[in-house]
Amino acid sequence: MRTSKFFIATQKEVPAEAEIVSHRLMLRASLIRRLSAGIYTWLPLGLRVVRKVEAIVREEMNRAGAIELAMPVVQPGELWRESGRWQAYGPELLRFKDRHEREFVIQPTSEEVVTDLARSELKSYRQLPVHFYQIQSKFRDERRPRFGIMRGREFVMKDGYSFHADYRDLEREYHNMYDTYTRIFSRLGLKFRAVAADTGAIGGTGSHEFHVLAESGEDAIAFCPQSDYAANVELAEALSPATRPAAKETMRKVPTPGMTKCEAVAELLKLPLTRTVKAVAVMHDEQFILLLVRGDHELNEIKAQKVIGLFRFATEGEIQRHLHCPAGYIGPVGAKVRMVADRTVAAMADFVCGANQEGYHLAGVNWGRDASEPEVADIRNVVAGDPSPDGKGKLDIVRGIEVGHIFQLRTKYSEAMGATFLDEKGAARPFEMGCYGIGVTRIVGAAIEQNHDARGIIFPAAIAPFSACIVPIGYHKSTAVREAAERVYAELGAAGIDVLLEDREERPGVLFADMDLIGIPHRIVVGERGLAAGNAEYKARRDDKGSDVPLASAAALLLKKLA
RNA sequence: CGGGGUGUGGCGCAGACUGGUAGCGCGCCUGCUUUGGGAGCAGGAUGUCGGAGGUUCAAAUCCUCUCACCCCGACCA
Repeated sequence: MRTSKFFIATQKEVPAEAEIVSHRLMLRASLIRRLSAGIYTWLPLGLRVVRKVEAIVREEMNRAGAIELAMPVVQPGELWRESGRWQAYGPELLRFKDRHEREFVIQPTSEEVVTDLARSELKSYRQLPVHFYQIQSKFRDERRPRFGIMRGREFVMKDGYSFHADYRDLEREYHNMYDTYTRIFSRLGLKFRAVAADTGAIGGTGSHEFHVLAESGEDAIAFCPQSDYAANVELAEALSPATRPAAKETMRKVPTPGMTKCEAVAELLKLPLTRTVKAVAVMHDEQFILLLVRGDHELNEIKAQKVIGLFRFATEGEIQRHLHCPAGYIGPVGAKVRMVADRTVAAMADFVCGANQEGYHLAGVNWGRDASEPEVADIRNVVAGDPSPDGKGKLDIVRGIEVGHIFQLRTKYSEAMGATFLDEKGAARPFEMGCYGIGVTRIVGAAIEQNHDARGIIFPAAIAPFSACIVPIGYHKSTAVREAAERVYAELGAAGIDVLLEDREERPGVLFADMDLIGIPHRIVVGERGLAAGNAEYKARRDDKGSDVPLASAAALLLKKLA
């Protein structure tokens, strides 16, 4: 491809809307343009990257035995009512009516349609297992789209659905997909981590997320450097600490006017935050419950929900009614309500907590003696330094961008929608199902988030819009330069390399800056200076300096680099 | 959905408080010079100031309504 015949619309200045690096660079490098909130046009350069990601995903899915199909973007609301998700999904599901007033949705995912397909096409265990997948546009009406393509409303996803006669076979395919995803993200050239995940609202049992590691990631991942343990922080278990030390202090009341935060109280008493306990008041049905976590810890709502059931935070009025003081001063001492303490809290002695009296806290508090022994459970988020749940070291926490997710759906949809097959004995049984997603367009953003420098994007070779570029200095002035550049260009083209020839009539600085910004991994510069000695210059995008290579072997060198 | 903010040429912004009919940088066009890291000079084009209504002799500027977008939070996977 010649740049003069392609569409490159790079910008020096950054549109004000862009918050994170990848978004800024994608706009500046002319990969995307925003059309509406969370909705983007993929410009030719960006689309090439998307296509390369798709190609790798497709190749590996096919290799793993999955079969590609394409399901409609517009789907009848009826099917969604059948699965129960018409109600369950909420406003993220974009719904509309056609001219006959029939309800439709724009698919955020395709469990309903694929299950409908299975129940009409797959009749016998002899046809199983089957794994269908598609790569196409999805729409989720996010309340707040952000970070450009990373959390857009319209996006491209690879979604696959597998059907099995029994759970064993689903597990087999689940592991097959785990391996396939690992291979896909490795081939994409990304630093990533597979983590155990919560199954969330979609239901089912086993689930893993694949995260591209990046500072700007929206998710926190707990992992153990000493082992292969990794889990979403929402899921990682916080183990019980050693046994509770003996009480040394007597309980005393301290005035803490205006201090409603543990931080303030700890500072006043010159105690570390780890000696304080904070209480969170919640309501489960009409029951008032105190959840207790250490001052420096964070309540994990998902874990707490598993212990006490669905809950909401108590209102100021409810707290007054049950504990007769404002929220900033509540604590376990003398509270005649249900209390659930985090494991860490249960193992504390001589701690500080609210006195259930406005303007006062209690210090030197001990379980059993000053407050009744609480119910104990794991209800907090793990923090860096916590022991790894597998017992093999300490946890570390990194941030990640979720780019893949695999689920064991089991029979949630097949049962809801009556999708059954006949087994060996002629009995009708619901399909065991698995579901596997990869955020194709999000990968583009994640890759840039992980690979860039001050000059722009540094694309991993596997997904660069072009593998290499030739930048002639004086293409329009020097016949020798033009001929040399054209020769290398032809050689690489003949070898099937995606090569870009910079033949725009611009100053060299502009050409260099654009190729760097766009992130082409390899560059050959042909100029009269080097040509005099029969040389061209090779430079990798990541390198600071280039090196001379004989013009005659420039193409061969690139072929070797790209092999 | 709650809170905050912004809409001015293709992009980034100033002008608004104190009303007087719009300006800067980048980009774009023409010419000359320049040509190994986003050139210089000269000339030029481009604005229903998001939209509607109102106040006023006069509105980008003040008022009302409305639309779009951005940020924080909540929500969602």
